[in-house]
Amino acid sequence: MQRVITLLTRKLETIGAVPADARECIEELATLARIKEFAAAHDLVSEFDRPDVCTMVLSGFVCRYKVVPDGRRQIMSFHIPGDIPDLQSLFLKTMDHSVGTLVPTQVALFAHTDVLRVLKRCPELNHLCWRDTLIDAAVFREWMVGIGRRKAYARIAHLLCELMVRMRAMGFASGPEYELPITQTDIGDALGLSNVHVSRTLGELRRSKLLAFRPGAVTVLDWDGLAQAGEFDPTYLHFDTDVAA
Amino acid sequence: MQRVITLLTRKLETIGAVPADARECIEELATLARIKEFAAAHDLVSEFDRPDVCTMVLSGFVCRYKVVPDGRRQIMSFHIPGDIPDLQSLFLKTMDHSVGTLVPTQVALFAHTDVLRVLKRCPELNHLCWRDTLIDAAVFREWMVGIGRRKAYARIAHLLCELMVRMRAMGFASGPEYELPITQTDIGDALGLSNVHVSRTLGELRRSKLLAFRPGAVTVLDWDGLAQAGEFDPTYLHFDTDVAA
DNA sequence: CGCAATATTGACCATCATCAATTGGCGTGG
DNA sequence: CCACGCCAATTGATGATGGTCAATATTGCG
Repeated sequence: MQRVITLLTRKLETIGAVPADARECIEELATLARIKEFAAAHDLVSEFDRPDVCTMVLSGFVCRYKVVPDGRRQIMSFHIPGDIPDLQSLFLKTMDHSVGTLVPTQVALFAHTDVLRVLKRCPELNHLCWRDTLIDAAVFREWMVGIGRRKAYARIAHLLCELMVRMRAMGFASGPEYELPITQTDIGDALGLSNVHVSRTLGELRRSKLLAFRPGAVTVLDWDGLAQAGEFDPTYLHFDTDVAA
Repeated sequence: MQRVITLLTRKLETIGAVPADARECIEELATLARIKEFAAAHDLVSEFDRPDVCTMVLSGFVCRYKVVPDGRRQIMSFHIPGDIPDLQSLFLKTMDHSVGTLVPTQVALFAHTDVLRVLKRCPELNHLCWRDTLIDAAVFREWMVGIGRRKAYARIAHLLCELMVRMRAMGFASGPEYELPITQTDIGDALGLSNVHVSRTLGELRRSKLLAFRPGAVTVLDWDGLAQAGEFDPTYLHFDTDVAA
């Protein structure tokens, strides 16, 4: 319960200023939340579902994905604790993709009815949540650029930069290392690459002394070099908190 | 003026039910709109700008795009009359991409202050606009799947299906033909392909008797075949108008 | 009529996928 | 405590998809 409040508050603070009355609303929502556990490689929500709850990650690691007819998977985003990957289900009733765990994961569930009621009462919270979905969209766009126009080396560097920044923003990393409990196949599925090519390219990044990669965690050895290799500019994450007037 | 009201209303109707009091708000906004003309290949807004207006396309054809350091361009979405490609600038002050014309284009400009005031007064309109940005994001996700995991033939088929459905939803096409005033280079920039490969692949699609393509317009000769080739499932466009309770 | 932009076609090449075999890490159970 | 088995990672060999370069054809348009 306390963890739900803490995480939700911290997450919203990365999105914009959180006024006092919004904090009350957050506490109310947290009180009404239901906690649930999922094993690794299980769906929180599946394509074509019509959920009546929103899901916040409490611990673990989650992704949104789609599977194409030939069986290959495209991961469209990764989500760390504090994220609400299906916030959109508030207004898009039918899921157009799945949300699945990559490791054992604990989540908090908020009923749509509760969320809508609270958002109505608190316009600032409404705007923060809207802004959250807009930042999501900005990340999708940035990934499109990577998949469409950058080569494997830059794509991987970019992804590892993004995750570093997001982990830091939420306070999950302070030094040069952060936890990344996903496989190279997952990375490939996110970047439109094969697991084999991810392995080779990570090897290159290692040999370039930009990072150390081991299953479970990444250590950034040369941030500037990595950011340059990945053409990484964090503008699209909109941590500037420059909310409109 | 009347055209602004008509287009905006029609657009919102493709997103969800438009109640009577929302219609009044739409008229108010339309009254306050400023009309502006752009030549082909000009930016409506550029990356890093901090616009204070939202832009609705009135006529012409527009895209969102980013340019990577080596000069190549990734188009992230196409926009037809009625679309508001920078609606997000209401809450994300700094543009993380550019919006540019592909042909001579007329737009309507709505001041952020006007929009925010109206959205505050009319929660239904607020939700419709939020839903619009969520559908945008859904389209980004679908494009990511295409670029990451589908081959050129399917990617192009998919794009032409999507544009067909969107043109029809807005009433810009009834028969099997619709206007598409863009070059093959533009298509390539949208799908992560070279103009050369787009040319070849369009040739294949033509030889498969799925469509006729000429500069300026597309004729779909075999909808089912094209949709199958593109693995096209319109769920992600959320025309179902199944707004949450 | 002629220019400029776009589309087409051919030849060659790069990136990355696929297939396959091997290695390494780690938990489980004897 | 060690052997087994499973999953992920690595490495090598080969091939496909699509990129790049370049020349030619076509179209639109002043």
